[in-house]
Amino acid sequence: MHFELKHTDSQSKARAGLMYTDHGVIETPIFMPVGTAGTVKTVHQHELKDDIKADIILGNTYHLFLRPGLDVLEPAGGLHKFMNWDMPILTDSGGYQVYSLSGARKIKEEGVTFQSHIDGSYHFFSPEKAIDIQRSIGADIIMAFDECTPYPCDYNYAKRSMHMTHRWLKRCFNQMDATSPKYGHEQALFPIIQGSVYKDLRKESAEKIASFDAIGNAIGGLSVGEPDDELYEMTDLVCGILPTDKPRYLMGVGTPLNILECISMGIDMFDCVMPSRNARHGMLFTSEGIINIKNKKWEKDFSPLDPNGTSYVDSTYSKAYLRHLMRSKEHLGMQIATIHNLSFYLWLVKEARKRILDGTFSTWKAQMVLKLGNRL
RNA sequence: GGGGAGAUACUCAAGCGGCCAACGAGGGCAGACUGUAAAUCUGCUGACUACGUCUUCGCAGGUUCGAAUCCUGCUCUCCCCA
Repeated sequence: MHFELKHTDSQSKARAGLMYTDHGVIETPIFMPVGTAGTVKTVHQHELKDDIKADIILGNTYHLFLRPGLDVLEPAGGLHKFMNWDMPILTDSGGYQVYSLSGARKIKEEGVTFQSHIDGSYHFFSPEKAIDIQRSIGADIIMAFDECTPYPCDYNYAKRSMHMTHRWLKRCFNQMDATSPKYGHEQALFPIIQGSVYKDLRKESAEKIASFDAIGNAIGGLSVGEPDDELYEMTDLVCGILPTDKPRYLMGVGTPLNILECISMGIDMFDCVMPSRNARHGMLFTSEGIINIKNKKWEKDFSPLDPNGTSYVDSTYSKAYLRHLMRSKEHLGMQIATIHNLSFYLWLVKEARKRILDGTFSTWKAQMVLKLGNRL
């Protein structure tokens, strides 16, 4: 796998590139829908590909390990075949669960013991084990096992945690060297920068991560509740340190606004549950702003979901109809909303790429920022 | 015709002398959600000239310092026997 930087914007640090994987080429900047348990919730694989136009999706090591488990995924031929998705997949290592399941895990130097949220059983994840599991899942891009620290985070804790994540990273690369892909396609390991919201820690971590000369690099530990200013400050800081010829993945970000800002700082890859989860909860990101489709104001609004939308659902269904479906808890409502939101996110990053390439990114971005802040 | 049970806010349904503007659920209205323990969670939901006042528990009287709660009559609903 390799990355080709095609163009860098003249007025910002936004980049357009190409990422080559054994399951296809990804045009960057890109947004990657989250499909934790081997499915982007509520949508079919063909909808992901043909309607949403996703180029790559995420899976989660922790969730897939617990269920269906490797004794199913290995004979299935890996996650691609199991879920019948022949395009690129990236798996998170379980590092986010160290944060999100903080009440059900114990961290030690050797690794993390999780208590399953499904049946209460205990499972030990070491950096080596996280690599082994991701070898069995078979994603094209796999992530280093890290600790995603919470916000706010005490400086000394953030520092110790970051150093442990660095030591874990070395072990992850060693395990990569000691093992090989199981399904005939290449797997790239991305290391993750930590350091909470502390500039000196972020600088140190970015330099450390860059020294591994990995195929791509990730920024973790952000979008965990910190103000946008800090998200941007940390992102900008590490982008100044990371190599320009490698893709940069900002993990877990974010709102459409966050994504535009971070593209302009030089981020190439994003993922976030927001468009899919919030869709299931009735929040729609549209070309004119954010709407809560469950609100009474849409009761008799028979206009298209998004008059400027690029997905077929935008012109096929009205706001009033989707409001009815969501209020009635009909599955189709969540499916339509998910297709809409993810299509919007994919449209946003693809349009950004187009604008970067034709030199109109900055003016376009300024216009979009105005619209995306709207609450309709 | 006889006997029994019951009528509580938009709906269902607790409450059976003061701690009741009235549990709970649904519904309604709004909000949250950022590498998914999330089809989830939170708040509000009698009226107001609101840290207080006013009108509510089928209807009309009564007992009591005080009633959704006790008594009497009426209206209606359901069940059983003829």
